[in-house]
Amino acid sequence: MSDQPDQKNAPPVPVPGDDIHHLEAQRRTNRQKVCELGLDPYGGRTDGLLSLRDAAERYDADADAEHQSGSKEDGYVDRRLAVKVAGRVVLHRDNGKLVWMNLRDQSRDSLQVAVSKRDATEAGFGLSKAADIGDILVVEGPVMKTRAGETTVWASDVQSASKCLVPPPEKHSGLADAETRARQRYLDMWVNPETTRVLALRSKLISHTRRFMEGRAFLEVETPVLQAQAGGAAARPFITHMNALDMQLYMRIATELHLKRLVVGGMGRVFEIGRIFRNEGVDKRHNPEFTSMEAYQAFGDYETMAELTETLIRELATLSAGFWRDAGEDRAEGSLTLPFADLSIDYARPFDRVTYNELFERALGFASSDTDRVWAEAQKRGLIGKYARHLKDEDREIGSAGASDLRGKIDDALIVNELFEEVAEASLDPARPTFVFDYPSALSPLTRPKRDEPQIAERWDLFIAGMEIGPAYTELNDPDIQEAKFREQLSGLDDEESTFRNLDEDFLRALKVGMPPAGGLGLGIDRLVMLMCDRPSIRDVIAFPFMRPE
RNA sequence: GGGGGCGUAGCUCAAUCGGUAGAGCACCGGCCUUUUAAGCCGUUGGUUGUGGGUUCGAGUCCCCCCGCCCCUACCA
Repeated sequence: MSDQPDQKNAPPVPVPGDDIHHLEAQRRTNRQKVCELGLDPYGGRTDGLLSLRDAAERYDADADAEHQSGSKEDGYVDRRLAVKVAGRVVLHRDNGKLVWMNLRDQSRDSLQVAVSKRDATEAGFGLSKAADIGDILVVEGPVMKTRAGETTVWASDVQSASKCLVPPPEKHSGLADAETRARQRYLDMWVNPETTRVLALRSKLISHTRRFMEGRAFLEVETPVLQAQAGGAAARPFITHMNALDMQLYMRIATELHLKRLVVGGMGRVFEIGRIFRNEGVDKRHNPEFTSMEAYQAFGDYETMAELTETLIRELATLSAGFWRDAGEDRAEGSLTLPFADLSIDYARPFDRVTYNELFERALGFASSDTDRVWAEAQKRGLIGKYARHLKDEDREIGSAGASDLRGKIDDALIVNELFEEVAEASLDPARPTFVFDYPSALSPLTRPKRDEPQIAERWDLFIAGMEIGPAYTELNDPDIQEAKFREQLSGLDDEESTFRNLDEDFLRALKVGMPPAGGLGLGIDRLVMLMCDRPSIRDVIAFPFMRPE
């Protein structure tokens, strides 16, 4: 819809119609006033702009003092530095022949500008009188300080760069409604500068991660999002359709199997930062599409990936502490302790390390190998029945029987893991980043077992603030073992799962070509950003999180 | 999937036992050349998320639906 007549220089006219809110109609009238001043409300290319932050730093106290001393004789030259800035109007105070405004841009929440009838152009002054909160203005003039000591651009000219037709949120309490903030992120960003900062830091964290990986000789690659079968993780995929071939396709649920193919092909170190899609529940820690980094390093193992991960996260924490300090919020307490919710998380100290079985025994008071006590404890906590709900249909009847009947039907390791997730994970200190090493092989069928302890898989999970940040593995590279474990896993699927989970024959063919031993890593980037920004909801660190249609 | 809460002016929020829908900010008009959420004076602004029901009377009580939040479950 355009309300702009074809004739050049013709001012835009208010769109007629009764459905326009009176506040918007008023702003359309104010836009008309801008046109009548001979100005284009929507501006154009503007060279020589300084950020508000840079402009404020151009303040010259001596020149300002000289100017304000009043002794302006014939040869007086204003030595104050003139700047040109642009920003969105966040406050507007009309004092009659002097208009005060505060502008906001990405570099600075607010910089004051003053437009006086005496010193500004006639059009610029008129524009300032007609300006609405939310308009984007270009202001040119010297940097000075007011009597109250506030750095101010004293305008010689003002231009309009864009007109805001939408009534703004309340200027003090702002925009609080979480739904509106997520749906109209552009509005949230204007009103709540913190939102823009979070998205800016997210960008810097991803960029730094990329440089970090490249510094370690990893190549960034891109693998398919649209796949005939979605493999590499146990998650429900989104289904889509390809018209040209009239076939069903899936959105990827992991990048793993393709990255490993590249390792087979000879790329020894690869990583991909990209979007993963999982057709599962949505809550404050899960968005249907999220960003992961997966990395594979030939001739490494899970220890290699632990060192890499810990170093990377420490660097990201350093970057974040510096970012918040620059933004005027010195969040880091001590050397590298960042807040998250009510926690203080110390990234400077070496991360804690504990093995799965150690943590189990510490939290439960008995060894995971003590199957009698494992079953008794699980039954006491009601975890058997909970587990039985996952059973295949033919086993479900057994599930309604007592726990004693189930023993022997369910792998002990699965019951151990129910206790582990319920009790042991919860016992971790959320303020201490912790690697949990050495999961039972029965839980990680696609991971390489320890040479001397085949019941233990070379896998760790990193937990910070109670969140799983990512797993890493020593990858299985024996194609026959891999195939056997794939088949074993597939045989345990229920009807629904088996509709979208198939044996990836091509991946097995790739392994037969020969993959070097390798360490593999998966990191949840969104959750890392949550930690670095102290945002407890994943929706706050994704610019456009999933929302039901309005 | 289950339980709980919320939805009122552009925004932030009130509205007693079911009894005339209000305030602040924003907006509009007037005054004002060093203001700081500027100030002073005067206005304007509502399909109380949608649809139905009970009642003399519903923002308030009941039911359906929509959306959001929290807890829980599921899921890596």
